[in-house]
Amino acid sequence: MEKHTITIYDVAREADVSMATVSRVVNGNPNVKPTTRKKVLEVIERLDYRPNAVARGLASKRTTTVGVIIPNVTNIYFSSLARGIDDVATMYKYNIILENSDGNSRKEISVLNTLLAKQVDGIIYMGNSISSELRSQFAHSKTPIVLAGSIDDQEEFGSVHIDYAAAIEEAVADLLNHGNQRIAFISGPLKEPINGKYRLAGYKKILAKNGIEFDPELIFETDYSYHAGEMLWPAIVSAKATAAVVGDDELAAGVLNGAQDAGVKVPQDFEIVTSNNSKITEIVRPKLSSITQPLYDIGAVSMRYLTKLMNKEEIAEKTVELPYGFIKRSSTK
Amino acid sequence: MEKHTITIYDVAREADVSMATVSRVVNGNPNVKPTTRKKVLEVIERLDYRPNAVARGLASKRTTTVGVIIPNVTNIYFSSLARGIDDVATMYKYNIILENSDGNSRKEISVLNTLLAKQVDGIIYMGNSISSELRSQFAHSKTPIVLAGSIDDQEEFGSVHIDYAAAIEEAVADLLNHGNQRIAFISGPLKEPINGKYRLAGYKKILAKNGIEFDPELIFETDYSYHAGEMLWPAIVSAKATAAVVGDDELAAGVLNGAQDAGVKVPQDFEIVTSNNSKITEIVRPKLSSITQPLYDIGAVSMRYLTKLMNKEEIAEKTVELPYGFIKRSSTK
DNA sequence: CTGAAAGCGCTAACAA
DNA sequence: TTGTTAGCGCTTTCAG
Repeated sequence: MEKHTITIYDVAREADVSMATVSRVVNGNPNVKPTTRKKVLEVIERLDYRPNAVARGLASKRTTTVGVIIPNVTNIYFSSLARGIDDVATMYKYNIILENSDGNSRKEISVLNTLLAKQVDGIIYMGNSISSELRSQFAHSKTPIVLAGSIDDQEEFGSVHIDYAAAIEEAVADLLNHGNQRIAFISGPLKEPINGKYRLAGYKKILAKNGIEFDPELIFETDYSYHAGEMLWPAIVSAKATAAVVGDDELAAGVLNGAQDAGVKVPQDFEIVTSNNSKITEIVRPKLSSITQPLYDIGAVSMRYLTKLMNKEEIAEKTVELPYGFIKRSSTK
Repeated sequence: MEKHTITIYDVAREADVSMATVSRVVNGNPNVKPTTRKKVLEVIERLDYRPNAVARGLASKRTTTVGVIIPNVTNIYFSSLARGIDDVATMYKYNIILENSDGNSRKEISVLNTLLAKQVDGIIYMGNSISSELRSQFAHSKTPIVLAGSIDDQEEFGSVHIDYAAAIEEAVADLLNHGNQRIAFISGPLKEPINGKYRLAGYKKILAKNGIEFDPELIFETDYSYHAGEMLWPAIVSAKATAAVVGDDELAAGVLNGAQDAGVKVPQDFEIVTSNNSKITEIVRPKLSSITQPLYDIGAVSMRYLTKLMNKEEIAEKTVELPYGFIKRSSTK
């Protein structure tokens, strides 16, 4: 005797009701007489019946799963967002399909297609630049999508993030107050709007406001790794910078250690402020002063936003901007 | 005119073949005449048809998705494993549903149930202790499961990890060689077999081998956070330890900084060796000497293992042990 | 409050 | 090599 999967049909038969009724109690539909409900529940318990989510998804056209496109789970900035996303997803009974893209637009597109094939109810995208092909694929699909901790310079999609330009302005202002005249701007690829457009704009603006001429020599474009930062020190020295704003914490840790390993005293001889206030800022010595962003909350709010989209609720603003802050630690005077 | 989702049926009609034939070409079944295949492919292209994975899953009883239970994506140890898992999953055309459990057994069970409801083809579990209820749920389900970077002292499930006991032995031996007589053993909860059983056994064994009496005062049981390590310093001092082996990198970074912030010189006055060789070991100063584990590979091999289980292939050994190593950096003499 | 019945979009025998 | 035909397990009108 082969033990087969027990289905809604088995429950219906045993409880002597129709499949429809079983479906109703499973879905918490109030239109069921309490006694009937009780009877059905008992049978469900006795048979250890578990609804098949796949069948449910096919019949209802809702899978209660959302796709998450992340550059790299291993990066603390993104994994912090992801945790916020997952927690509120769980809260709203959604599950997350996680896909690493390495920020590579070809992968992003392929990943998007498998997500769509799996009929996800919504998508959360993390990444720093949306290629035009990806943009058009997003636009074509009926699936709602929101950007988490990422920014779309064309403001085509819902998105939650902080005001990157203003945050950098504030950080640089602090450095300026300490008398620094040559402040390095160190970030990931400038072709990513978050760096090349918003952060850089903030940097230029505060410089201008203080009557300091912008010097392209002080702009350092690299990748997001610790190692890249570590290697950068000689170049920073040649540029005669006395301080730096850095767009990523791992990168900043690299710069910090590169400087210190070369014998310079931070913050006495060189000041550093970073952007994401992730754990790393407290693990290095001296601890890094940083712009603060509510990473977990950005993830959480993005997911909440997405649930509204999936429910076709009206959203007032396309972009939600969360507050940022600044925490002074020991890498600045 | 409402534009409806285009299905296999539409393709069949347009290409003037049966659904079965379309299904065959979509699935790469060789039993299709080349000309027919070409014709179908053209229609698929023209109609921009995309197979519905949910329907496919229901009909074939295979969802090509696997569930991943992870304590916390934000922890670099686990996210490194996760990255390995996801990469080989992608390679084998599987997708990953990620669920954070916080190592909490109630959450693990609830998460397992939703994974099973979603009909995942397999499960990868990360976590340091399998509660008996979870164990029985695993055992009851027909879904294959493998443990990644985690160990089951009852060896009931497939699992891939390193030899934790031997690795700790080697690390402690090094400390012993430097003349340390009182070496602290610092780890997460001892009720987790990885700590209380394997690592601790290695520690005791090498001590015994060197004729040093085991002193319970040198055992520090805490949680995995950086902060916990930082707070531990006073206690370590009272225990008169001159060195420590630590079971987690963040924890070790905490111990390191706690010591240094108290003015002690590492490694001159105190030596530290840690266990996971994650990025953090190179970010702190001095850099941490560490046991090395192929984290990414552990994840990758686990997933590969799972694919075999899902294909019902025979596996020679239930446990696959990957090689560990030891890298001397600057936190030891 | 409950049931009957028609699918959801696809796969998988089984025939032809 | 191709088509026919049952389902997969559930939701959802529509009646009653």
